[in-house]
Amino acid sequence: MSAFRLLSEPEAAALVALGRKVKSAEKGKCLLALDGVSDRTVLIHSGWAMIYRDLSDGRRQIMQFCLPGDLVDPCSLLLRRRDFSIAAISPLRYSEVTLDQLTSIIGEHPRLALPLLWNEARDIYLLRRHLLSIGRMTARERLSALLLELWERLSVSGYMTNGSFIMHANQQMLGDATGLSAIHVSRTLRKMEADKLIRRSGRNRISVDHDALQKQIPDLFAIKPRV
Amino acid sequence: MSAFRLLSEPEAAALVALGRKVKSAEKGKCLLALDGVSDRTVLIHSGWAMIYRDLSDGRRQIMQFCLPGDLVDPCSLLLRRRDFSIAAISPLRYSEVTLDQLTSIIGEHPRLALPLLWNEARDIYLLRRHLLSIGRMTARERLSALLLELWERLSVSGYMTNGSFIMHANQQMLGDATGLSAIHVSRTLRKMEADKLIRRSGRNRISVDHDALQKQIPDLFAIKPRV
DNA sequence: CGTTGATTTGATCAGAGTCAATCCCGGTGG
DNA sequence: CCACCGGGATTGACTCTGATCAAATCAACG
Repeated sequence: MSAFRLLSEPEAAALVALGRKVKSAEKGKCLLALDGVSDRTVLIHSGWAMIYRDLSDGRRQIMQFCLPGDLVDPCSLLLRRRDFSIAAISPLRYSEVTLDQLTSIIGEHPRLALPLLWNEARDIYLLRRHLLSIGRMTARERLSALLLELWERLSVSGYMTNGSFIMHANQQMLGDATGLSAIHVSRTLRKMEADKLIRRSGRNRISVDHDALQKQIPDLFAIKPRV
Repeated sequence: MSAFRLLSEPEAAALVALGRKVKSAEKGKCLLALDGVSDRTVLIHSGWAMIYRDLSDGRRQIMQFCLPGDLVDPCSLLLRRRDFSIAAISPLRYSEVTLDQLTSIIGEHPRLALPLLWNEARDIYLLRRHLLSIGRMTARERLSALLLELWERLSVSGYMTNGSFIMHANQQMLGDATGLSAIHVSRTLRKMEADKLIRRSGRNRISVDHDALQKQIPDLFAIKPRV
């Protein structure tokens, strides 16, 4: 949505129209289930959701957290079946976006393809970064990377109030996202707090020391759009 | 490319033209380095390449293997910097595709956006599957999943000769792809061979028992395009 | 207060990593 | 034809990160 400036009046209006029919969901509700026909995706208005995949033996992998403004992987609509589920992890306002809506919008306003593609590029970038994190990093590095990612994404959309934000994921979810057990997440966060990398207050407000976290991780750098 | 049938004569010709200027590379050569300006990507003609990311302390994560016919993540051209490197892991024939080429092709033949997007959707699907594998699976499951993926991708493009294919990745690379150490890869493959899940012959020919491997993994299913 | 769910802590265990030595095989040169 | 090389693969011994299990706190809430 950072490309909003570059759009004409009717183009912007068309994008906004995608979010006309607002639905809401309780924390924990599944918005779109695995295996359904892949004919619609989700645009997040407020609250957090997650894209995840359950295995039959109870293991779960969270692929990404969906934050306000995110339009979940529209390209996946080109596949027959959905290979992931989406569930709310906080009270949520969202709208459903169908493949038909997207194709007709792009038919009328071809330039709108650009922000959509940029959205897609960013998703892939985040997925690759996530892969690096899970595949080759230690517990502390993984959690640092995740907190940094959330920090970066939330701050561009104005959800950070002086260095802190509300963490809607509990430790089980942080574990399922980073490939760790909830218990190990607890231990690691505790140590990170002792080392003054993060500070927690209230039930789920967390403030992170961005520079210190960055130093935990070799090489990580942030994304920038081309224009 | 499976959508080739649906394209008109000139459309197909335009796609083919992307691969006009063929380059070749020795095994091990880096085609595109991390951090370069992200203005071109790679179309693989023959041989294997890999998309990976190195950390300064020597750790490496392979994000995906690029097989013949693959056009590496065109969406990434919309970002300023490349966040990954591409290197040949076998003798390679390929061509470079620039953002300008892609935009002009789509300008002239808008319908070509569809196969490109489908390509993108498949990449993301594979990335998510990879994430699930690395995040929540055991060593044996991860290797099974990787071998199955290669099996599936190579067989649609005709690189499987009665159940076997040439594995261009060595065990170090298999480890870097699955988040394991090369040594543990060796041990695990050895056990899998003892259990008749795979069989190796020559230096790098491998034949896999697809159904047996599938049974190693809970829930994995394969992708299908919508049309 | 009692209940419920999340977090924390301790004790123990195991899967995978590390280090070092050896093996295997294909390629090379004599 | 054979000895020699060298990189990858294998094996063994040991270590360590993170998983598991169980119990104890803690916080929010009716």
